[in-house]
Amino acid sequence: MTIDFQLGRPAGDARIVVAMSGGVDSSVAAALAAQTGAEVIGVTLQLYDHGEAVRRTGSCCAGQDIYDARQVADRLGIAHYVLDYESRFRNGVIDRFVDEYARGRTPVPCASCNQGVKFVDLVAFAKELGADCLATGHYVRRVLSGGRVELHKGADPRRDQSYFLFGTTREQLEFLRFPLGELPKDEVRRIASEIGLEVAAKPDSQDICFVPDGDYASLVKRLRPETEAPGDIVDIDGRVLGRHRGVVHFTVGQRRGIEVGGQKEPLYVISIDPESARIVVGPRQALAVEGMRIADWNWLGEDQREVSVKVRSLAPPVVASRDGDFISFSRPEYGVAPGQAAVLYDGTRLLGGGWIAETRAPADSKLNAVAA
RNA sequence: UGGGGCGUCGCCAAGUGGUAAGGCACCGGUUUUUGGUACCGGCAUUCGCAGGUUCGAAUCCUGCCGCCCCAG
Repeated sequence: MTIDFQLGRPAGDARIVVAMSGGVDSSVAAALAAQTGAEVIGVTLQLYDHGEAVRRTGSCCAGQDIYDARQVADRLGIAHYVLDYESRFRNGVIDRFVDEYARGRTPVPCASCNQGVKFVDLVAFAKELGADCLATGHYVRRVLSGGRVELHKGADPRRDQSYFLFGTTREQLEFLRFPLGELPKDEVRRIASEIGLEVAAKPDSQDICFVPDGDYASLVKRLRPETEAPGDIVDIDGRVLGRHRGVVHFTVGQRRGIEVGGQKEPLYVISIDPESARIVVGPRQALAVEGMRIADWNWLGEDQREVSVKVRSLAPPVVASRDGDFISFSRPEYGVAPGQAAVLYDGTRLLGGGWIAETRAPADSKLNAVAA
């Protein structure tokens, strides 16, 4: 297995920096880079408290993972640096994460991490090292087309991570390489075990990397105590159905955890008002959204009117049309939360994306909800 | 303390003699490098309590307790 890193000069003269999280994917990316014959430098970011995350599996960038990355680098015979990016990660990712919850929004920390720490700070560092490129283990493809660089979905549709990379700029993309983009996940694991990497069978990372055991609420509460102020749970007509233990426990589209029973059909969180600590709930029909306003765009492709758009990393994109900052779905979408990313595609090509600022319900949604 | 009605899982609720539906909530799991969704599974040996009738009762009878409504 040899991957073309498109280095623009003989591999023997080139230098590749690889972002190594300590997981299987970036380890294989490093191995593939090493196979080119170029000089490879592995870099691992220490991003957050390495005390409480040491034993955790399925995390990244702390404790055990840093150790794993070091083991892999040793095995591959490449240089390896660990960079302390904790304060940058705290400012760029964690603070923003908790602020968003305090505003009743639903953040995507993986996207802000890529957008900031990984692709700004790490790219800069790699350039300082005189590298020809920075390679990562993301499942996306970088495609050169007519002298222009494009970002495409990963070939393995179940692993595609382009949603989290919508904020990548053209300049960053010029410098980035994604050696796993054409590979299915099992192939990556196969390669890992073939070359004897200890991490070959390591579980995939999941959940939010800096939140131990998925309990992000306690982190948010610690940094933004106002998010645990109790408040009313009201229906779409304002009737009080119950009380809750803080807006931090809710996100738009959420069903479980509302703890209001005796209903004909399940209740979902329709909206969150952090000022009054009110959670508005309603039937699924009330969750319908016909469009959304996007802020802070990043564009890689050209402007297009008819697009497909992802409002979450899983689930296929949906057909929509764009008019300025407003995107209209061809059919109602459910569970679209402000704070999430909206990512536009033309086929497999990522055109651009931005953050969901607000959503708009169909004019008749309330009537439907009441009738239901 | 005259009349009427009702008490079945945390909530709503079906079942009026044949051996406790369903929904909501909750719990667990699956899926997943965000949250959420979705999907699968679990969840009343027991029907306000105590007796009685019956081969057999949540269902019939008696008493008690509790709640609601209408009267006064």
